[in-house]
Amino acid sequence: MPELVVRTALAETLVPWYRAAARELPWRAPGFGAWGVLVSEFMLQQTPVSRVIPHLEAWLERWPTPAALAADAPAEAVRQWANLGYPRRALWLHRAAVEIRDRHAGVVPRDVDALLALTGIGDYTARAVAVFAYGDRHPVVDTNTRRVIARAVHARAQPGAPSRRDLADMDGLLPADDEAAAVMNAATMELGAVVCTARSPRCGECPIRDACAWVASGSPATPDVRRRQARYEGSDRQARGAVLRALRESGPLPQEAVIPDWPDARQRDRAIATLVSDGLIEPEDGLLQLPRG
DNA sequence: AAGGCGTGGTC
DNA sequence: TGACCAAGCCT
Repeated sequence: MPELVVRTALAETLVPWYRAAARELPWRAPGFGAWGVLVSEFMLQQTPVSRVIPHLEAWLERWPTPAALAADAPAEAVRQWANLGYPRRALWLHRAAVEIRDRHAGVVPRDVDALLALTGIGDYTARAVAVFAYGDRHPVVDTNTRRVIARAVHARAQPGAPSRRDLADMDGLLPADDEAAAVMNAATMELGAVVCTARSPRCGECPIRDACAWVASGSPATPDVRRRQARYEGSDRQARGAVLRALRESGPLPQEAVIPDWPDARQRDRAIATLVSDGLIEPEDGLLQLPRG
Protein backbone atom coordinates (compact mmCIF):
# COMPACT_ATOMS: atom_id res chain seq x y z
CA MET A 1 0.00 0.00 0.00
CA PRO A 2 2.31 2.78 -1.22
CA GLU A 3 -0.24 5.42 -0.31
CA LEU A 4 0.01 4.74 3.40
CA VAL A 5 3.80 4.62 3.24
CA VAL A 6 3.89 7.93 1.42
CA ARG A 7 1.32 9.49 3.71
CA THR A 8 3.42 8.59 6.73
CA ALA A 9 6.59 9.86 5.07
CA LEU A 10 4.98 13.17 4.17
CA ALA A 11 3.91 13.74 7.75
CA GLU A 12 7.04 12.51 9.50
CA THR A 13 9.81 13.42 7.09
CA LEU A 14 8.69 15.85 4.42
CA VAL A 15 7.09 18.41 6.69
CA PRO A 16 10.13 18.68 8.99
CA TRP A 17 12.32 19.01 5.89
CA TYR A 18 10.07 21.80 4.64
CA ARG A 19 10.15 23.65 7.94
CA ALA A 20 13.94 23.63 7.80
CA ALA A 21 14.57 24.09 4.07
CA ALA A 22 11.67 26.10 2.64
CA ARG A 23 12.64 29.09 0.53
CA GLU A 24 11.63 32.43 1.94
CA LEU A 25 9.16 33.65 -0.64
CA PRO A 26 7.14 36.87 -0.37
CA TRP A 27 3.77 35.12 -0.30
CA ARG A 28 4.93 32.91 2.56
CA ALA A 29 5.55 35.85 4.87
CA PRO A 30 3.09 35.95 7.77
CA GLY A 31 0.21 38.31 7.09
CA PHE A 32 0.93 38.61 3.37
CA GLY A 33 -2.81 38.82 2.75
CA ALA A 34 -5.32 37.13 0.49
CA TRP A 35 -5.02 39.73 -2.28
CA GLY A 36 -1.27 39.30 -2.38
CA VAL A 37 -1.65 35.53 -2.46
CA LEU A 38 -4.18 35.77 -5.26
CA VAL A 39 -2.00 38.09 -7.35
CA SER A 40 1.03 35.87 -6.78
CA GLU A 41 -0.91 32.80 -7.91
CA PHE A 42 -2.03 34.51 -11.12
CA MET A 43 1.56 35.45 -11.86
CA LEU A 44 2.86 31.99 -11.01
CA GLN A 45 0.59 30.28 -13.54
CA GLN A 46 3.24 28.94 -15.91
CA THR A 47 5.84 31.55 -14.96
CA PRO A 48 8.90 30.78 -12.80
CA VAL A 49 9.19 32.12 -9.24
CA SER A 50 12.34 34.12 -10.00
CA ARG A 51 10.60 36.13 -12.70
CA VAL A 52 7.45 36.70 -10.65
CA ILE A 53 8.91 38.20 -7.48
CA PRO A 54 9.89 41.69 -8.72
CA HIS A 55 6.65 42.07 -10.70
CA LEU A 56 4.57 40.99 -7.74
CA GLU A 57 6.09 43.57 -5.44
CA ALA A 58 5.59 46.39 -7.96
CA TRP A 59 2.02 45.29 -8.62
CA LEU A 60 1.01 45.25 -4.95
CA GLU A 61 2.67 48.58 -4.33
CA ARG A 62 0.60 50.10 -7.12
CA TRP A 63 -2.62 48.24 -6.34
CA PRO A 64 -2.71 47.20 -2.67
CA THR A 65 -6.37 46.08 -2.87
CA PRO A 66 -8.73 44.54 -5.43
CA ALA A 67 -10.73 47.79 -5.46
CA ALA A 68 -7.63 49.80 -6.33
CA LEU A 69 -6.99 47.64 -9.37
CA ALA A 70 -10.66 47.59 -10.35
CA ALA A 71 -10.70 51.41 -10.37
CA ASP A 72 -8.07 51.54 -13.13
CA ALA A 73 -8.53 50.64 -16.79
CA PRO A 74 -7.60 47.11 -17.90
CA ALA A 75 -5.00 48.79 -20.12
CA GLU A 76 -3.06 49.68 -16.99
CA ALA A 77 -3.04 46.07 -15.84
CA VAL A 78 -1.84 44.84 -19.23
CA ARG A 79 0.92 47.48 -19.29
CA GLN A 80 2.04 46.74 -15.73
CA TRP A 81 2.14 43.04 -16.60
CA ALA A 82 5.07 43.93 -18.86
CA ASN A 83 6.91 40.84 -20.13
CA LEU A 84 5.57 38.25 -17.68
CA GLY A 85 3.95 36.36 -20.55
CA TYR A 86 0.41 35.12 -21.16
CA PRO A 87 -0.91 38.70 -20.92
CA ARG A 88 -4.52 37.59 -20.78
CA ARG A 89 -3.76 36.73 -17.19
CA ALA A 90 -3.45 40.49 -16.61
CA LEU A 91 -6.83 41.04 -18.21
CA TRP A 92 -8.36 38.22 -16.19
CA LEU A 93 -6.80 39.46 -12.95
CA HIS A 94 -8.32 42.86 -13.61
CA ARG A 95 -11.72 41.25 -14.27
CA ALA A 96 -11.41 39.20 -11.10
CA ALA A 97 -10.69 42.41 -9.16
CA VAL A 98 -13.87 43.97 -10.57
CA GLU A 99 -15.83 40.86 -9.66
CA ILE A 100 -14.39 40.88 -6.13
CA ARG A 101 -15.36 44.52 -5.73
CA ASP A 102 -18.86 44.02 -7.13
CA ARG A 103 -19.77 40.60 -5.74
CA HIS A 104 -17.71 40.34 -2.55
CA ALA A 105 -17.52 43.90 -1.25
CA GLY A 106 -13.87 44.10 -2.21
CA VAL A 107 -12.82 41.11 -0.07
CA VAL A 108 -11.11 38.13 -1.72
CA PRO A 109 -13.58 35.27 -1.12
CA ARG A 110 -12.64 32.30 1.03
CA ASP A 111 -15.10 29.80 -0.40
CA VAL A 112 -13.66 27.58 -3.14
CA ASP A 113 -16.77 27.75 -5.31
CA ALA A 114 -16.85 31.54 -5.05
CA LEU A 115 -13.17 31.62 -6.02
CA LEU A 116 -13.77 29.24 -8.94
CA ALA A 117 -16.44 31.60 -10.24
CA LEU A 118 -13.89 34.41 -10.63
CA THR A 119 -12.35 35.01 -14.06
CA GLY A 120 -9.01 33.27 -14.53
CA ILE A 121 -9.27 31.09 -11.42
CA GLY A 122 -9.39 27.32 -11.83
CA ASP A 123 -8.97 24.26 -9.62
CA TYR A 124 -5.41 25.04 -8.62
CA THR A 125 -5.64 28.77 -7.93
CA ALA A 126 -8.97 28.56 -6.08
CA ARG A 127 -7.64 26.01 -3.62
CA ALA A 128 -4.24 27.70 -3.32
CA VAL A 129 -5.98 30.89 -2.15
CA ALA A 130 -8.33 29.07 0.22
CA VAL A 131 -5.43 27.12 1.73
CA PHE A 132 -2.48 29.52 1.71
CA ALA A 133 -4.39 32.73 2.40
CA TYR A 134 -7.14 31.43 4.66
CA GLY A 135 -5.76 28.18 6.09
CA ASP A 136 -8.66 25.94 5.10
CA ARG A 137 -8.22 22.27 4.31
CA HIS A 138 -8.29 21.44 0.59
CA PRO A 139 -6.02 19.47 -1.74
CA VAL A 140 -3.83 21.90 -3.71
CA VAL A 141 -2.63 20.20 -6.86
CA ASP A 142 -0.17 21.81 -9.23
CA THR A 143 2.39 20.38 -11.62
CA ASN A 144 4.86 19.80 -8.76
CA THR A 145 2.32 17.96 -6.64
CA ARG A 146 1.29 15.81 -9.57
CA ARG A 147 4.88 14.84 -10.25
CA VAL A 148 5.62 13.98 -6.61
CA ILE A 149 2.49 11.82 -6.37
CA ALA A 150 3.20 10.17 -9.72
CA ARG A 151 6.60 9.08 -8.47
CA ALA A 152 6.17 8.49 -4.76
CA VAL A 153 2.75 6.83 -4.93
CA HIS A 154 2.29 5.50 -8.45
CA ALA A 155 5.90 4.54 -9.29
CA ARG A 156 5.79 6.52 -12.52
CA ALA A 157 8.55 8.78 -13.84
CA GLN A 158 6.03 11.42 -14.95
CA PRO A 159 2.40 12.23 -14.16
CA GLY A 160 -0.43 11.04 -16.38
CA ALA A 161 -2.84 13.45 -18.00
CA PRO A 162 -4.39 15.83 -15.45
CA SER A 163 -7.65 14.57 -14.00
CA ARG A 164 -10.01 15.02 -11.08
CA ARG A 165 -8.39 11.94 -9.63
CA ASP A 166 -5.36 14.08 -8.77
CA LEU A 167 -7.42 16.02 -6.24
CA ALA A 168 -8.61 12.82 -4.59
CA ASP A 169 -5.05 11.48 -4.51
CA MET A 170 -3.78 14.55 -2.69
CA ASP A 171 -6.78 14.70 -0.41
CA GLY A 172 -6.00 11.16 0.72
CA LEU A 173 -2.49 12.19 1.70
CA LEU A 174 -3.45 15.20 3.78
CA PRO A 175 -3.83 15.06 7.56
CA ALA A 176 -7.15 16.00 9.10
CA ASP A 177 -5.94 19.19 10.75
CA ASP A 178 -6.32 22.35 8.65
CA GLU A 179 -2.98 23.89 9.54
CA ALA A 180 -1.07 20.64 9.12
CA ALA A 181 -2.76 20.03 5.77
CA ALA A 182 -1.82 23.50 4.53
CA VAL A 183 1.83 22.93 5.44
CA MET A 184 1.82 19.54 3.76
CA ASN A 185 0.39 21.04 0.57
CA ALA A 186 3.14 23.64 0.55
CA ALA A 187 5.82 21.09 1.40
CA THR A 188 4.79 18.80 -1.44
CA MET A 189 4.92 21.65 -3.93
CA GLU A 190 8.30 22.73 -2.58
CA LEU A 191 9.69 19.21 -2.91
CA GLY A 192 8.57 19.07 -6.54
CA ALA A 193 10.02 22.50 -7.23
CA VAL A 194 13.50 22.00 -5.78
CA VAL A 195 14.17 18.24 -5.40
CA CYS A 196 11.69 16.08 -7.29
CA THR A 197 12.16 18.12 -10.45
CA ALA A 198 10.99 17.25 -13.94
CA ARG A 199 14.31 16.66 -15.68
CA SER A 200 16.96 15.61 -13.18
CA PRO A 201 15.40 14.74 -9.83
CA ARG A 202 17.82 15.00 -6.90
CA CYS A 203 16.81 11.70 -5.36
CA GLY A 204 19.99 11.66 -3.29
CA GLU A 205 18.72 14.70 -1.39
CA CYS A 206 15.09 13.62 -1.16
CA PRO A 207 13.64 13.40 2.35
CA ILE A 208 11.05 10.80 1.28
CA ARG A 209 13.29 8.68 -0.88
CA ASP A 210 12.81 5.62 1.34
CA ALA A 211 9.05 5.84 0.82
CA CYS A 212 9.14 6.51 -2.92
CA ALA A 213 7.49 3.78 -5.01
CA TRP A 214 9.33 4.91 -8.15
CA VAL A 215 12.76 4.69 -6.52
CA ALA A 216 11.81 1.35 -4.95
CA SER A 217 11.06 -0.04 -8.40
CA GLY A 218 14.40 1.12 -9.80
CA SER A 219 13.39 4.54 -11.18
CA PRO A 220 12.18 3.11 -14.51
CA ALA A 221 11.15 5.15 -17.52
CA THR A 222 7.37 5.03 -17.85
CA PRO A 223 4.96 6.12 -20.58
CA ASP A 224 5.07 9.90 -20.99
CA VAL A 225 1.80 11.59 -21.88
CA ARG A 226 2.99 15.17 -21.58
CA ARG A 227 1.81 17.54 -24.30
CA ARG A 228 4.56 18.85 -26.52
CA GLN A 229 4.77 22.60 -26.65
CA ALA A 230 4.40 24.05 -30.13
CA ARG A 231 7.38 25.78 -31.68
CA TYR A 232 7.47 29.45 -30.67
CA GLU A 233 9.78 30.88 -33.31
CA GLY A 234 7.62 31.97 -36.24
CA SER A 235 4.36 31.25 -34.41
CA ASP A 236 1.21 33.34 -34.09
CA ARG A 237 2.00 33.58 -30.41
CA GLN A 238 5.26 35.30 -31.21
CA ALA A 239 3.42 37.73 -33.49
CA ARG A 240 0.82 38.44 -30.82
CA GLY A 241 3.58 39.06 -28.33
CA ALA A 242 5.26 41.52 -30.67
CA VAL A 243 2.01 43.40 -31.32
CA LEU A 244 1.21 43.69 -27.65
CA ARG A 245 4.73 44.77 -26.77
CA ALA A 246 4.54 47.56 -29.36
CA LEU A 247 1.22 48.81 -28.01
CA ARG A 248 2.42 48.58 -24.42
CA GLU A 249 5.57 50.55 -25.11
CA SER A 250 4.50 52.97 -27.85
CA GLY A 251 0.88 53.70 -27.02
CA PRO A 252 -1.94 53.82 -29.62
CA LEU A 253 -0.75 53.08 -33.16
CA PRO A 254 -2.34 52.77 -36.60
CA GLN A 255 -2.65 49.12 -37.59
CA GLU A 256 -0.02 49.46 -40.31
CA ALA A 257 2.45 51.00 -37.88
CA VAL A 258 2.34 48.06 -35.45
CA ILE A 259 5.32 45.76 -36.08
CA PRO A 260 5.64 47.23 -39.62
CA ASP A 261 8.60 45.02 -40.49
CA TRP A 262 6.97 41.73 -39.53
CA PRO A 263 7.89 39.25 -42.29
CA ASP A 264 4.39 37.78 -42.65
CA ALA A 265 1.68 40.43 -43.11
CA ARG A 266 -1.16 37.91 -42.96
CA GLN A 267 0.16 36.55 -39.71
CA ARG A 268 0.42 40.08 -38.33
CA ASP A 269 -3.21 40.78 -39.25
CA ARG A 270 -4.30 37.47 -37.75
CA ALA A 271 -2.47 38.30 -34.53
CA ILE A 272 -4.20 41.67 -34.33
CA ALA A 273 -7.60 40.11 -35.02
CA THR A 274 -7.26 37.46 -32.32
CA LEU A 275 -5.93 39.99 -29.80
CA VAL A 276 -9.00 42.16 -30.46
CA SER A 277 -11.21 39.11 -30.13
CA ASP A 278 -9.54 38.27 -26.81
CA GLY A 279 -10.11 41.81 -25.54
CA LEU A 280 -6.40 42.46 -25.13
CA ILE A 281 -6.42 45.33 -27.63
CA GLU A 282 -9.14 47.44 -29.21
CA PRO A 283 -9.54 49.62 -32.30
CA GLU A 284 -10.47 53.23 -31.59
CA ASP A 285 -10.60 56.02 -34.20
CA GLY A 286 -8.43 54.02 -36.58
CA LEU A 287 -5.83 53.35 -33.89
CA LEU A 288 -5.06 50.18 -31.98
CA GLN A 289 -4.67 50.52 -28.23
CA LEU A 290 -4.82 48.61 -24.98
CA PRO A 291 -8.35 48.15 -23.60
CA ARG A 292 -9.72 51.27 -21.92
CA GLY A 293 -12.41 49.21 -20.29
C1' DA B 1 -10.82 17.44 -24.59
C1' DA B 2 -7.16 18.86 -27.08
C1' DG B 3 -4.98 22.85 -28.37
C1' DG B 4 -3.98 27.79 -27.95
C1' DC B 5 -1.82 30.95 -25.23
C1' DG B 6 4.32 34.48 -23.83
C1' DT B 7 8.63 34.75 -22.32
C1' DG B 8 13.05 33.58 -20.85
C1' DG B 9 16.24 30.34 -18.66
C1' DT B 10 18.55 25.82 -18.79
C1' DC B 11 21.09 21.89 -20.47
C1' DT C 1 21.24 24.62 -30.88
C1' DG C 2 16.83 23.46 -30.16
C1' DA C 3 13.75 21.21 -27.11
C1' DC C 4 12.24 21.26 -22.63
C1' DC C 5 10.37 23.51 -18.75
C1' DA C 6 7.89 26.95 -15.63
C1' DA C 7 2.63 27.29 -8.59
C1' DG C 8 -2.77 26.77 -15.42
C1' DC C 9 -6.88 28.50 -17.56
C1' DC C 10 -10.24 28.78 -21.11
C1' DT C 11 -12.86 27.15 -24.96
